[in-house]
Amino acid sequence: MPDYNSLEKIRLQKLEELRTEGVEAYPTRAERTHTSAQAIAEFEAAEKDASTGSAREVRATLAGRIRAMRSMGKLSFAHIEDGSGKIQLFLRVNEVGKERLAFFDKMFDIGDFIQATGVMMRTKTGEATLQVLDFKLLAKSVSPLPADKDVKQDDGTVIRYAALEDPELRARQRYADLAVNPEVRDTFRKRATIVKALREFLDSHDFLEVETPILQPLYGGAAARPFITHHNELEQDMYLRISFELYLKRLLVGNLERVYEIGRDFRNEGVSFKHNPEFTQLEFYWAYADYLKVMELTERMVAFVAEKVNGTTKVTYGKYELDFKPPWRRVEMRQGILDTSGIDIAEHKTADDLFQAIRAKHPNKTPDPKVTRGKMIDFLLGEFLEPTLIQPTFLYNYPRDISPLAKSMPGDPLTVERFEGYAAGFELCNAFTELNDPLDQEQRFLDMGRDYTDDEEEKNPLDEDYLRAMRYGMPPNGGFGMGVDRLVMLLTNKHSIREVLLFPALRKEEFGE
RNA sequence: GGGCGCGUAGCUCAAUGGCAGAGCAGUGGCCUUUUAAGCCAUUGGUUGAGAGUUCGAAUCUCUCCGCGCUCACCA
Repeated sequence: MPDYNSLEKIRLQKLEELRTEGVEAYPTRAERTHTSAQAIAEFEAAEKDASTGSAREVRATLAGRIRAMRSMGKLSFAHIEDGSGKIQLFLRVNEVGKERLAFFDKMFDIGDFIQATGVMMRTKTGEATLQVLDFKLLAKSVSPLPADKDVKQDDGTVIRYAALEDPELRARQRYADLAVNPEVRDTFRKRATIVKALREFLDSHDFLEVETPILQPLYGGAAARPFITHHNELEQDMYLRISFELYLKRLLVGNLERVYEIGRDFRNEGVSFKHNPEFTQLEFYWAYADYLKVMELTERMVAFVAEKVNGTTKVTYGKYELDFKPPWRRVEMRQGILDTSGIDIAEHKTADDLFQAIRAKHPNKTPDPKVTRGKMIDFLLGEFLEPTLIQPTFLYNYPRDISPLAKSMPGDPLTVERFEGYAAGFELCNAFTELNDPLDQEQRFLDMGRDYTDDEEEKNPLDEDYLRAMRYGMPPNGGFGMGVDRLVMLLTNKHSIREVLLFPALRKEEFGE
């Protein structure tokens, strides 16, 4: 039994009264004929016709949740909200009678779902309103929605309304957040539009959407700690995937030339404004393309999606005005790091060399001296270059030792053909000309294992089956991965990944007895 | 995991060692065009949980729980 608060107890009492009066509080069916938006549109069309002589009554049965009630003795106003928006209801004793009006005022609460049948009219203040002839309860709300208006007098002036704001409550009880904050519903509608637009774009470029295993016997394709689970019948541990990469590239071996997947990845890592343990990833692999072609496709794809969701490639993100219109700025990593940190990584070909250079130039900002050269470059990138990448930018040509699945630049064994897309200072996507040489790949896996022997958590298992697939022959190809949640953040001006996830990860809630 | 901060009524917030409060919501009443309705009256609290200090704790201390920001981690 939950502990009901005083407000809930009152509503439970109302439920009891309804039952004794024979009123069904949770009827099985509704008889809606119009959404609120349809009723208003039809009414406005009728008004236009009326001005040319032909008057016509707009009768509708609406259904929705009560969001506001104003009772004034012999008449009452209310606003209900449905999927299309809000609409005002107007009840008078003249139409519904004294008893029914009293019933409405007494038994109905904000949050209840109701149905109302009536005729559209315009009030004195000009609002299109349903004049109610009949109504019924569709679902009684026992718990008051956690929101209210807050009217504060500040030396005579009215300042503020408050909606549900507590970030914990909003995330934990997203249903309530959605119910009271229309702009939150809007964000998730936009998210759906974005995902649909990504599919539309890739489908129209002859990419085949596929689904690969989430439960995997080995994990790979990224450097992250996995979630481990266990299959009882097979008597073996399984991993939730940390990327789709190795499975999608197996499909290229199978002569599928263009494949993509949109789905969930799971990484057992820290949580931050841009990290959630499960997140939505888009990856595609494109035979006979290289990272330059992928770059072009990427900027076109993101611009397409931005147009679909916002009607423009421009977007406001916090204090920035971003424009995703192609072509995006391109910054070669060596040059970018040189420009922002004053260090030329090409002149320091070993980790030790590079460390000395960083320490000489920036004694207050030095990486861990034990890490690889690639990780030091990554450090320089994060420390100096990344914060400058505000407008959409492709940063390209990465150190080989942090890119075990990417192909080296011809003539430069330390660098691979890889790029990352940045906007607003954070990473949006990651792509490269994929390594398709099975012998090189095997060596890279072994190198990686050696580099990280003292860090077991980062040491990916060697995927023999992947190497076997590659030995059959994999066409040269370009691959791409993007955090869809981050794209949604950018296109909806949200500054935390939690705001674009319906149910972000939270610690388990303890319920009392 | 580290650092900083927060947790008071259904919601938004006051009260900083001395009677736990306000607005809105709720409840009762008045009100036939309101929309932040208005007017009168009124209910509502394990101050996140537990322990300690004190004559006295929402306030100070400790432990725990939850959340936020941040750092670390994160191809």
